[in-house]
Amino acid sequence: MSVTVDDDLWSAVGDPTRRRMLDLLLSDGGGTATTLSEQLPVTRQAVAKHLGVLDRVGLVHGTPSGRERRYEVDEAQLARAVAQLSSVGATWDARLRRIKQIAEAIQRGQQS
Amino acid sequence: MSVTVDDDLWSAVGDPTRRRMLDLLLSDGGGTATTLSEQLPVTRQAVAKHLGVLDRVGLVHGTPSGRERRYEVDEAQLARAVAQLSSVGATWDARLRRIKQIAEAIQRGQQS
DNA sequence: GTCAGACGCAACCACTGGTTGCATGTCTGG
DNA sequence: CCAGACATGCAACCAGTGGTTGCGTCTGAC
Repeated sequence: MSVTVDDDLWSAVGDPTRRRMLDLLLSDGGGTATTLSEQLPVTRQAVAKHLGVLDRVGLVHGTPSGRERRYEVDEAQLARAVAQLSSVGATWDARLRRIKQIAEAIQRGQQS
Repeated sequence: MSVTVDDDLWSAVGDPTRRRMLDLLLSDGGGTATTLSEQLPVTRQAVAKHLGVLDRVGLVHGTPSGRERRYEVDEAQLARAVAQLSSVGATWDARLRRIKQIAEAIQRGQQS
């Protein structure tokens, strides 16, 4: 019952900058390294690296178009990541509830 | 509507090893750096470092007891982290749904 | 008192997010 | 057609961090 997640996906979406990039790509309907870097506090090269890892795990897909390279979010893959995210949350939530119940049971046992 | 999360908390719970540690601490009802390292593929020192960061963000609390230092999970703080986790998931989930609706609207508009 | 167990500290290594600098490739206006 | 502007890609470099080993110290038990 361990919390096993696709660590590549998790770490990809675990970086704050990459989360903001996904956010921007979603609200703008795609973009390039340059357009993204203009809306972020990091350089174009940093953004390009992030786009590389996001592309490798399949969260975005980049297609060359003339002198620029346009990236768009792969919604299906992002949905998978979000699902895993909430599954981790659910697992811990359940365990927390279980622990709480055990704790209460022990208290009841002690005071009897 | 940006996805702002307590980055310290997020990054604390974002590390796979730390997630497994929290998991072990919960199921065992606490433990020391040594007992945890016996159940993990890393050294005691690595575990100690992780316990340090988890302690700093308040997810665990360590109390010296004789020659050992016992750590326990702060359930309230973990609950907060879990809540943030699922809030991020919910945010993206909502945005994905919105995007999907917009896409469908565009398709309907195009074919009319 | 001694010895084993648990800890903390420091040095070191590998990886990664970030930067700067530079070279390459593609439009576009004259 | 050519020059300049714009976007990219590549390489070197820096800082932070997860991980290791090694060592010193403190506590408990025989």
